[in-house]
Amino acid sequence: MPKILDRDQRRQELAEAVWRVVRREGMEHASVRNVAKEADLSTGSLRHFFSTQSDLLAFAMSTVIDRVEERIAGIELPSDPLSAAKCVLSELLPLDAERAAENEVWVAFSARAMVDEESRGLREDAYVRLRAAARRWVDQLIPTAGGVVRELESERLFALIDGLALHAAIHAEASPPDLMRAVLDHHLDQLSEGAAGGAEKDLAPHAG
Amino acid sequence: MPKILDRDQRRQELAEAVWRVVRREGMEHASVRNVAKEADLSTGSLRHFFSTQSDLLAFAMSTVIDRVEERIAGIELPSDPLSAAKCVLSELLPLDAERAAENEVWVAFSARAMVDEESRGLREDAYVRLRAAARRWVDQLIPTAGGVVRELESERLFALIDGLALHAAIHAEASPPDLMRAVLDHHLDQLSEGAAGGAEKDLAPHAG
DNA sequence: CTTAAATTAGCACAGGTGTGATATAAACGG
DNA sequence: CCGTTTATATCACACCTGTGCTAATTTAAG
Repeated sequence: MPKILDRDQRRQELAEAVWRVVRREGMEHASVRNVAKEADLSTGSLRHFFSTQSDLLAFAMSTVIDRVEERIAGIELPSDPLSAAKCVLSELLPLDAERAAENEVWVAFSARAMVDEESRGLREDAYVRLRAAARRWVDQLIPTAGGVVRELESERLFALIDGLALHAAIHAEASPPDLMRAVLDHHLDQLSEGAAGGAEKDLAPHAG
Repeated sequence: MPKILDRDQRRQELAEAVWRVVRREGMEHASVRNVAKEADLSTGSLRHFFSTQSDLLAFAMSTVIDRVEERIAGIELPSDPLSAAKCVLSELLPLDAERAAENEVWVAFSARAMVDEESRGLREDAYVRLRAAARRWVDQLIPTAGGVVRELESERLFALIDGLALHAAIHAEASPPDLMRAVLDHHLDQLSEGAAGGAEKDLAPHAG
């Protein structure tokens, strides 16, 4: 019984070792040997838990997705959609040290996914889910708007969030948490404000 | 006299070889040997033009910046600021094959810059310039707004553009040029629309 | 205790890496 | 024509890489 739990726990520890190496020395130093050394293990031993490097890194990558999802799932939503959207979506921004670490690691993995087949699937999946989430919040915030507008706005929201997160990972000093949060809040405010007067711009001919 | 021109031309050719390798096989295969082979040269010969790999890649990276800047410099601006902004800023989006290639290569280099000291300086520089450009266009479009608002809006515009470009590089099928352009245009429209009624939102205490 | 499974460690192979050193061919200036 | 700089090519060194294979050690079960 504790066998597979031990194994899973070991795999989790290895994933954390990957995180540490990635954050300290960058993704390209996350070699099998380096990660093994970080976890005080031999390479052969590591290979008993992850038979290939891609497996190891893909698992470590999936870890960051899990963490973000768990964190978001644990939030109790405010009743009004605008506050709820701010609450949830700001969870995707690196506003504190923990989220900054996740973000750093995610960006590093995301870069690797340009090249590694196994990571690419995970990244694609995450992006599809993020895009869908953006779409849902837009639908909540401007339900009366036309479909084209909602499509446009969800793409805009999605790109904005990823752009903010990317900038924070690249140039943390230039992207203070206050500013990022203010930008996101402002965007969502404007989005929901425009719901009343902005609908006629696309489809609805008469109403507000 | 044609000596240094030949040398520069050769370096340019090498940079193009780097581009091809990066686009075809990814950044991590842009080794000295691979690039040399791509350019039909020996590694020793390549090292006569670039004494180190970082030099080579940094030069290739600076090439994409140069190209974008030249392209933008060649645009004749419409007279009204809104059209001009759309014109110039859409030049940063991968709307056609040429710009998509530049964008791909830029994202790849940008990822490498996480790890390579020599590339990092270039990336930082490019980002500072882009941020400044975003700021200038925001100042043009909403000159009457408060400084805090303009700061916020330029950060928002900057993040939006980078987010769109990143998504296009990652998931080209999900980011058709029409949509990206529509998002950017919509954003700029809304930005300049809000100039009249949006000013009081920041500084004036009574209104709204 | 015994037996089998799980875990750890160590070694080796084949290949790719950046880069240094050296030698040959070409181009150019005197 | 000669010499000097430039371009190109070749070879080698030291290192790091993923991964396969094998032996030793620990752990758990019967």
